[in-house]
Amino acid sequence: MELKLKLNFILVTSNRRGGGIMAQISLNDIFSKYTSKKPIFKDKDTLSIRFTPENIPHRSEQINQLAHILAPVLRNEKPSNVFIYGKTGTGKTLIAKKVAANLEIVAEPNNLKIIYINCKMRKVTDTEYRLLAQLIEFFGEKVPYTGLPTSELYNRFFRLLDASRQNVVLVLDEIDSLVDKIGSLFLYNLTRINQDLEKTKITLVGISNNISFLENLDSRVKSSLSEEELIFPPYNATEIKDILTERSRIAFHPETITDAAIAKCAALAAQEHGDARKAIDLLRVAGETAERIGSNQVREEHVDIAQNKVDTDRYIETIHSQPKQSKIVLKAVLELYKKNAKGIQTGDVYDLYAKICQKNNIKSLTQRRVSDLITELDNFGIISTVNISKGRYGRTRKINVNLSGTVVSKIEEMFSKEL
DNA sequence: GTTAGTTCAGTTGAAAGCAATATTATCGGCTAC
DNA sequence: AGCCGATAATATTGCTTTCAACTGAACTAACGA
Repeated sequence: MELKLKLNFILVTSNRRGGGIMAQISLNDIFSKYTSKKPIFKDKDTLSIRFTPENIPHRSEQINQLAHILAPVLRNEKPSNVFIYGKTGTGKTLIAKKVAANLEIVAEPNNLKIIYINCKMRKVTDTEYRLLAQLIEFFGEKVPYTGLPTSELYNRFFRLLDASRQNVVLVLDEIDSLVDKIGSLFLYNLTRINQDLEKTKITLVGISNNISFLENLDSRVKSSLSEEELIFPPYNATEIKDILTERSRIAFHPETITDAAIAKCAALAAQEHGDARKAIDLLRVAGETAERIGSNQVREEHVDIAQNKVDTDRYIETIHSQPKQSKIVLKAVLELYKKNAKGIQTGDVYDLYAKICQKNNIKSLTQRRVSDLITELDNFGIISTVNISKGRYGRTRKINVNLSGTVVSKIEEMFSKEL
């Protein structure tokens, strides 16, 4: 990315007079640095989220359980529906996919159909209609993007299901967001399909990282969805270390990464509810950092830098994707924070916010809305708030900023460009 | 010193308004009989 | 007649505003010993 940007810059400047020679030098510089150094990464793709490793350490129990639960499809019987729960980065998706893939290999052809849908994908599963359209497409039939009543889609879907005479395993990843968007009625209908269909059986595998999701579900859906439950506990530091060691063997050239660096990644990720995905991410960024600095080995200090960068990037990204109004609110908060670090109150924030809006000719929101925006910022972890009552002097929220100095200045930089 | 009542400065929940999108229904034109 | 795309009509969404009830400790005033 950085390289690309720099290249663009060079191309532009070298079109101008005089810029040519300098550009040539720096270009050569970059390339020679790239080729003369021994590379650190052997296969960087293995550190991406999409990569499915052969070997998944510390999850054999879950794999076995899931395999046992789903195995009856091979004998043409209907397995129980499964509900898989576990925090992010505990391998739920990975294992569901893996087991499904193996199942498909073993099963007689045309006897089993596994459908994997990630419900978080916007535009794909926003509404009941789209989801059904997706499902129907999996059976190879096209439906118009619009124009048909939803009930018609149900009919078509049923017909296709019945006609296919297959065992269908439907994996719904991030199922909680599905229910958020289109309600649990859909799931209810799905679980009831089996009673109406003769030749086809459908099995649901729901994956969620939100445990309270099951609790506030319609009880009928709840009981049928969670005939079997699978819990993925978070990894501890040692387990993450194993995972990273295993992965680094295929991702890095030998000797280019120190044990200490791996241990550090593992420790940092373990602190945050044992998120293996984060650990792997950290490893990748640490590798990139080392590469960029020109080191031929990934060391602890690179992990530190990476951790910092990952954190910063995450904040910057969330803030960047916020709507304008929310950014202005944050700007107001930060300005007050610079003046006096403690005791920022909503009232002050709102006043300053209104002022900023006026200055930039932006329509300001009501206090009510701003209050909600502050709550949102709180939820993102960008700021933290405490409700306090100041007796005779009313009630407010005390706001604290959770960002480090570097992040704050980066944000300010961003704001100065945008606002 | 205690107790009961006020008050302030927002918080919070529900409902309604509004504009932007997405969906559905309708219509006129075109083609093939 | 039947199909198609365009367009009007309608519904849904996401974001806000409006309204109004609620909050909880500092402050006050009255109470009682």
